[in-house]
Amino acid sequence: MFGFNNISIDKKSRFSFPAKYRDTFIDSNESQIVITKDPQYPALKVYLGTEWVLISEKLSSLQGLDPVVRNLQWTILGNASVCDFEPKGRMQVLISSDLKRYAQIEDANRICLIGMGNKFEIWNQENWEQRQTGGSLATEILDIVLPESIKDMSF
Amino acid sequence: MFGFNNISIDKKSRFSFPAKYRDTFIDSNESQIVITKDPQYPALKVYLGTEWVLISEKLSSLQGLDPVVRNLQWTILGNASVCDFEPKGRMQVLISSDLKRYAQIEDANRICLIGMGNKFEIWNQENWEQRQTGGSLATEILDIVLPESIKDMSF
DNA sequence: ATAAAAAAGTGTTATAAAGTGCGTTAAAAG
DNA sequence: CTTTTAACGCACTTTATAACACTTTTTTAT
Repeated sequence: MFGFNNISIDKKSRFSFPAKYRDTFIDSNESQIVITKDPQYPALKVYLGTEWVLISEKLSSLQGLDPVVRNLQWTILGNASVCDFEPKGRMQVLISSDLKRYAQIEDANRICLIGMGNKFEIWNQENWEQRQTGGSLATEILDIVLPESIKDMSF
Repeated sequence: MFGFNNISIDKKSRFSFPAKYRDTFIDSNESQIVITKDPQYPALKVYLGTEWVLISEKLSSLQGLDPVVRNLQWTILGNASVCDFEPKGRMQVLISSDLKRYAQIEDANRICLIGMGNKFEIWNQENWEQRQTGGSLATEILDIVLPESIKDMSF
């Protein structure tokens, strides 16, 4: 679950995972994929079902009175879209129009799918290139002061 | 796993490791090779599977809300290409077109493979010569301020 | 409220491109 | 001279994607 992929997204807003990840998905018995918003960048996070259970349970159990935590809960939990998928099949996933708008891939017919180990990220091609070359993006939010409760979490 | 090698890269973007490394690979039971971007220079890092597990697990567990950490995660994890390979066979490895572009070896039919102990580096021939003679490269990035969490890591 | 139309979602197939495996030749090392 | 290694070429396999057909849901008009 590593690496860069420039893949197509069809007219009906579906993409399919590159075949090289199939064995990993089969081995960990995945039957769901969860897509949600990235809290800092105009990008999407893609979690495997098994990983999502861990993250969502941890995050939803945190004290929501802290505004930073509350914001993360809204962004990550409140925008999550759960998708059935079969690792043995075509591994296709639909992206909702909401999430497409957030990641600025509404009109794109190609997206960047970035494997980050335990999760993927989906980026608009231009945004990704700009980030890779050190540029910053208008919508990014970097100056978050983290409360103790989430300092040990990685999203 | 030391030393300089000038080797060929075929039309399908494959290179093979020089035979002198075979016994080392067999001894440590390698079955995978990981190639990714060098975070500072227009070059590629080549890790043995066993070494990659250590590095990637450490790096992906770090807090991604820190922008410097996130950038390193993107560069190293997000561009990693995992390759199955058999130390007893031809020891061939494919380089993706993205990584070739990054290392400026898109049109090259020879590359430099440098053994650095626990990893290799892949360089464009001209860039390597320029570095060896003390020259600097347009695309190199040297002024990274590291957060505490990664000061003890070596990539 | 019902029917028709449109849109959204799901699934299948065909084809070009990318990736893989292996035999042969050429070059280098012992 | 023999053996090993590196490089090249070819054939086969797998993968990605666009195009098409069908189903379900939503919207619109009567």
